[in-house]
Amino acid sequence: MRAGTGGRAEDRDEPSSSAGSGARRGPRPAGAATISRVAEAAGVSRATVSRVMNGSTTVKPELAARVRAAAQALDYEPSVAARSLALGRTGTISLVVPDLSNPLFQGVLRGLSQAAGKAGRQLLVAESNEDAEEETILAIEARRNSDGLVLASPRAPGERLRELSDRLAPFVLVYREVRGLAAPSLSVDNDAGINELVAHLTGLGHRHLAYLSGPSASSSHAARLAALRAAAAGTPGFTLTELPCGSMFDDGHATARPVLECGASAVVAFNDMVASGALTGLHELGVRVPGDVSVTGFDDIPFARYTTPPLTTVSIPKNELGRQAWERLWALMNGESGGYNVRFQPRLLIRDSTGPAPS
Amino acid sequence: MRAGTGGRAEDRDEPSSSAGSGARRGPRPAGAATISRVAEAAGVSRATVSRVMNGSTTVKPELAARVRAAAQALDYEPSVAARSLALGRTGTISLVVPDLSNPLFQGVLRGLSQAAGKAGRQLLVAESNEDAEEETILAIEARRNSDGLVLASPRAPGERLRELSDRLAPFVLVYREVRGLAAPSLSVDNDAGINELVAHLTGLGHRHLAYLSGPSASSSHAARLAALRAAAAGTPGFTLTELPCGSMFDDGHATARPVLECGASAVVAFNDMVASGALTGLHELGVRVPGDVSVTGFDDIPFARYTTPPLTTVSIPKNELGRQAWERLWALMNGESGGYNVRFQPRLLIRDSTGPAPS
DNA sequence: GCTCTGTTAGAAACTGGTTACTCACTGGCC
DNA sequence: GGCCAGTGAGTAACCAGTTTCTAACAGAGC
Repeated sequence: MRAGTGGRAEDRDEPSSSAGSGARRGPRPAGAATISRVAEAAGVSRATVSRVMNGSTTVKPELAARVRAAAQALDYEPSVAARSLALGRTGTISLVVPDLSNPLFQGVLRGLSQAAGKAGRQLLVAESNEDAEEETILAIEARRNSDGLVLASPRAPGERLRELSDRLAPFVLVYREVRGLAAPSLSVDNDAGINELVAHLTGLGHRHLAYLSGPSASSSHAARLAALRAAAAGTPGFTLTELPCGSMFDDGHATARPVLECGASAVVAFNDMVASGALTGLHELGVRVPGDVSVTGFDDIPFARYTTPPLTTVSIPKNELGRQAWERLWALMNGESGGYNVRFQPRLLIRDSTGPAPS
Repeated sequence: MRAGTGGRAEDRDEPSSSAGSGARRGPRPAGAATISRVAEAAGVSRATVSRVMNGSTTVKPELAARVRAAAQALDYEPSVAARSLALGRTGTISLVVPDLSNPLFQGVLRGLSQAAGKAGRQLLVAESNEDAEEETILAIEARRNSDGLVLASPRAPGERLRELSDRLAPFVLVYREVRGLAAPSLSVDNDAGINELVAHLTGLGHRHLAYLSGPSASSSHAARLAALRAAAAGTPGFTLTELPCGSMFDDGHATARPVLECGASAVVAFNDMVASGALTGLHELGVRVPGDVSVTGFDDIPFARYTTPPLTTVSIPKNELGRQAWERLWALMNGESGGYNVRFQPRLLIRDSTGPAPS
């Protein structure tokens, strides 16, 4: 019923009977037991059922047992919506990211999902498709459906985030720092990462670097580029060539030829995906890595270890960002301070895609 | 505070003032406007405000405007919880997967997220950590917090799923088919994929295949292995060696030596991650791919195009699965049938990791 | 001018829980 | 035996919306 990407679908046996389960008449899930029904069945008041279900100790064991039995018999499950309304909280937090296919955000998602899960919280996820406006709209929407928000918003203007700060609180920002924002942020020290990378490459004798630029709206790209320029300016006899590229495999792949043409002996790619693409592209052009050209990435995505050759890159603690985001958010939700902004120090991972500059 | 994976964290300036935003006294978000307050401000009843907010046409334009103005002035946003309770639905659906770091599930997540997002629905995500018991517990929990469920549950026994079917409905199953289950399932025709792969390899002259086994509890692994055995049994002079392996890069990497030792001329890996790992491992052992050994994967993860050499694999429409899961679920939520089970036909992608068998 | 009909908006019931307050009953102590 | 404290459970008020039912009112038709 629409142009499928891949397979022609092949029909099969119909799933048996009651899949739809009614759901037509009225909102309630048909026969679902309510607290009133359980109370009636156990011959107690709703209050008592509520107390038993929430483990209050002020109910006589015998009565509690009767209530539990009734609940069991009726397959009673408290309504999440009613509970949320009465308690004023949902038991859910949300995460908004620009792109779910980016390993960077997958890492945070994973770390956050596990930390929140351990605390018995549900996780709402929304993807903003790299759109600055959508980032904020989705953030508001997601926040309304939950008790707190973790926001990865590389595109939205800082001013806008400050405006929205009240409506989004409690929330924590990841992979970004915004001056004067009333929320803790967890970010990565791009400067330090770039500097380590540059030191490593100059140590190997490289004097001409090509930077494969990330998306111009990306705050990470901006930070990395600035650091590179500063490094270049501070090193006599050092050339930096900036090549427009992107953030995906294909972008890197397509930029292999410009790299070759610009004569750089080392490539600093915006991220690992671009670096991998470049690696493949260079390979196809018969360029040896690291013999002819060294290549570095950024982020240390899981695949970086398995490129050929394995990629020298800057590792950032993606899962840890997710975990810490949870802890910060949890603190905020309890009215505590959320703590200071944190900039994670990345770590240079030297693998086989970098080597001495050809003489 | 805890052993960080990567970076020593470096303190920075404290986020300004009101991050915590109170939240201490009582459940309600302090000053948040309610429908009553808006009604009062506009000098109308709550019913009228509700009607205006939901776009009912039975309100005089002039009154509607007054209500809208009041809502605007008070920054009114309807309480999601109250709305859920009154309407009997949450506007949210959920997805449960065994492993968020697996590209297979990331694909479904992405497709589902986009489709649900387009329909204005929120998406709840939970990860079961490959644990059969947790798969079902999380599924129930997630379902209770939403209006419908998409479940990827490769481990949970079919019997258990049938038992739970009532509590989980409406739901759709992905990457798996369970006989007699009252829910539509979207799966992949592993048989067909394996057969295409085998035909391709035998066409290239290969007669001895090594299968790098997936996790024994995985239903995909079971299906693929069965198909391979059937193919082997049906082809005279054909040898199939089954090597224990796993589902991750490292598993494949570690199995490179056994592959070499078993003398097979072609490797069929459980999935692309294993295949990539094997590729790297073989490369390290000085084995040429595809000169000495051909290697194939399964799934066509984004990275498969960028291994060296690019990986011959079986492509399955991961995002499409997510999109279709949404459509099926949507139908079910509207009391419609949800349709037939569907098995997607995978597509063989011949790239450079397979070649003629060495003579 | 009166009745009938249609439109608009309000009153009140309802969604399913939680919890502050109250009260009945029990037992200890004087 | 009466008073008091403590305990266990019920009553009823909330949480913030939606929706059915009803009533007021205006305009049309006779």
